[in-house]
Amino acid sequence: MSVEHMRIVFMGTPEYAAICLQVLLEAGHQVVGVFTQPDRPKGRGGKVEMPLSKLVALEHGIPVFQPRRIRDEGLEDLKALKPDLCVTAAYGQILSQDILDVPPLGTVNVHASLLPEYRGSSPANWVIIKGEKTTGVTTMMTDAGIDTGDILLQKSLDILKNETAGELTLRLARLGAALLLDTIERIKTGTCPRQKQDENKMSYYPMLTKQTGFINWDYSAKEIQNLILGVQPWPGANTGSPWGMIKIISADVMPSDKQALPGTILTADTKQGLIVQTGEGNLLVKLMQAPGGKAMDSKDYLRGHPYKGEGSMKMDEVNT
RNA sequence: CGCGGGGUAGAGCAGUUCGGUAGCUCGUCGGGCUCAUAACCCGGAGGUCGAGGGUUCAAGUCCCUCCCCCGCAA
Repeated sequence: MSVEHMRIVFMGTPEYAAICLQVLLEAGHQVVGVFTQPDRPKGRGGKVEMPLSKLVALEHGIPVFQPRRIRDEGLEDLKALKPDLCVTAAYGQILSQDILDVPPLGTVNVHASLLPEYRGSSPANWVIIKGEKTTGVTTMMTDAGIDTGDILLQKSLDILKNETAGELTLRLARLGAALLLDTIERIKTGTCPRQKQDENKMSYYPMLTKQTGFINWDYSAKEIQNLILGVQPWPGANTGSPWGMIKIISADVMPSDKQALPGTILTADTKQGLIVQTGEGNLLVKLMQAPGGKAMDSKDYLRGHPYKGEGSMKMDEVNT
């Protein structure tokens, strides 16, 4: 079976997936169909936007399928495409066994972590939140569980200092795409290693929510900094403050000379910026953003919003 | 037509309710004080108030249209 003759169906949704799809196409693989999430209203004004993977597919004239639930409405379409192999990358839907049974060569998933650690839908965010130094990508045979299938190939990647989850995701996508090509090549020649996951070493992390980004000032300054980097670009690290709900985009860890209650505002002036006591160490807020405003240096923000008196970042917390 | 905030000097903001000399905190430039300074004092430059049109003796402010930025919700 040559590359040209292998019929591949791709399933993926956001940029991470679109990069994999793009690389697959540039390598000359025959992608006969793309499954992606339905177009949904996005942004203000409720304008509908198409997933990036759909955009790439349309540019190459590939048929696009957008079932709400592929396991309810997608089986016949998938069968009709007669795929030899399915490839998934951040599709956002769980595949049922009858879907997995369609392609004779199976379904390969490109997961953005070193499995069995960091199973789940947002691994690039969680490795940063957890302060890991290294992560990577894994290609695996998809089975009915969530990221539980047999591992094919892996490649590791060092996490850069001050790297955000968004930046890391892009690097992992490019690395994963290359690994995917390698994996497909080896499947074709029957030389692909295949190994069960060690369940004793597995870890699972849930999908991010708005709540994930709320800063708990009892944590250490380092942990909070990791959170800030790990929840970008979405949902962003938010906290209450004397000025209302604000988003913190970047911050530095500072040693603390004196202990105050976590969340206490130690300094808020236009010379040093905003410095907050945490559970361990202080956090110097660099870039921040108030509702309706643009991201700006905390020193700039304080120029127009002078701070008076005692205060804590635990004020005005949203109670939902 | 999902809800909402915003665009005023290089930066961040006030002023708009109720039209009447363009303000504040910084920065910047010059001078002073100081062993010295991110401190303090004095002085200066820098603005078609997002764009266009309308009302008016007079518009940052009121009316209409448009452009751009952002938060929420999805």
